[in-house]
Amino acid sequence: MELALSLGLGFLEKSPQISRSKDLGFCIGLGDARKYGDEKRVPSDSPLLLRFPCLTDNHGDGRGLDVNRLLLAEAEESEEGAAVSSPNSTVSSFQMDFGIRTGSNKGKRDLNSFEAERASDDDDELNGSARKKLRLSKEQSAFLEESFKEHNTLNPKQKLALAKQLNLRPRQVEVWFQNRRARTKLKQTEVDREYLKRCCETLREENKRLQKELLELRALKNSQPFYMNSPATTLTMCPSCERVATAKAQSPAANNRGYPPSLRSTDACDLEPSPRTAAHLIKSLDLDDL
DNA sequence: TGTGAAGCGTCTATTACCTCA
DNA sequence: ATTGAGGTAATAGACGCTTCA
Repeated sequence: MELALSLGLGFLEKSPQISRSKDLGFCIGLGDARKYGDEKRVPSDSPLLLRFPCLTDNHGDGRGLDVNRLLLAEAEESEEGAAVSSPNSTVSSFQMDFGIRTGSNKGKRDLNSFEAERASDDDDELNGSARKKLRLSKEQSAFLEESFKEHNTLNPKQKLALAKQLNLRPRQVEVWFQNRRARTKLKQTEVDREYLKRCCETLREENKRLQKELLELRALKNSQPFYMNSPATTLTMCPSCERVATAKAQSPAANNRGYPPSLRSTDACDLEPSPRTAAHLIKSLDLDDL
């Protein structure tokens, strides 16, 4: 179950100093890996795991950001104390009394009427085309949430057990999980969007900074035609990434701070930049090509 | 061994219903 | 009492995978 999301960060390919394996670990576990040929079979209890090391506090320790937890936390918050058992499996020792809320009778409908309707549903598919919408009770939803936390897909056995336990039709359980996965994915998409937005802003800033730097270098070149004889102006260059900075500009290491952790050059720009003279630098650069 | 049909599960888009402000 | 928005249960269709003849 994986949704591969690849970012078109081609420049990273060309930057050997930026580790792409760990620091840039931008992977989202979502969807059906079987469709992508990654795995033959994915365990049904594999959680939806979203890893954005660069967004975590611990900078890529692999713990990542689990959208399930976010969603579940939200759900738990909103449920506020709804009695939820925490099943280790979908089969627990008791069967909850889950009434169905419908219309203004929420929570008041007795089980017998529901059973009757359920039987009727099974018989004639809701007596034609009228589709009734049965709102699941808080308890049922909470229980399903708990179950979803354990495994976001169900095998037939689990589905049946859950249905029996919640007094729902297996089809309802199936649909609930379907919709729940869809909601998770939607939420995931929002998270992705925010992340990419931030990346975009960072890159825009970086681009702006580089443009400015370029202008400064050009100005420097024009204003000092006899640079060979001029006193040394301190420019710095990162020995690894060869990013140039004037005395006014930030050091590469400082510039690095604007990046999300995953985009930071971890090993290169932390090195002390070696000062070079303007003459040496400008000589080695063909500014007209920039 | 290759192939096509059937069955099943999942995803995605959409609809329809319900609740609430 | 009405209404519009938002949430969500349910449906339909497409697709991929597995099994089997």
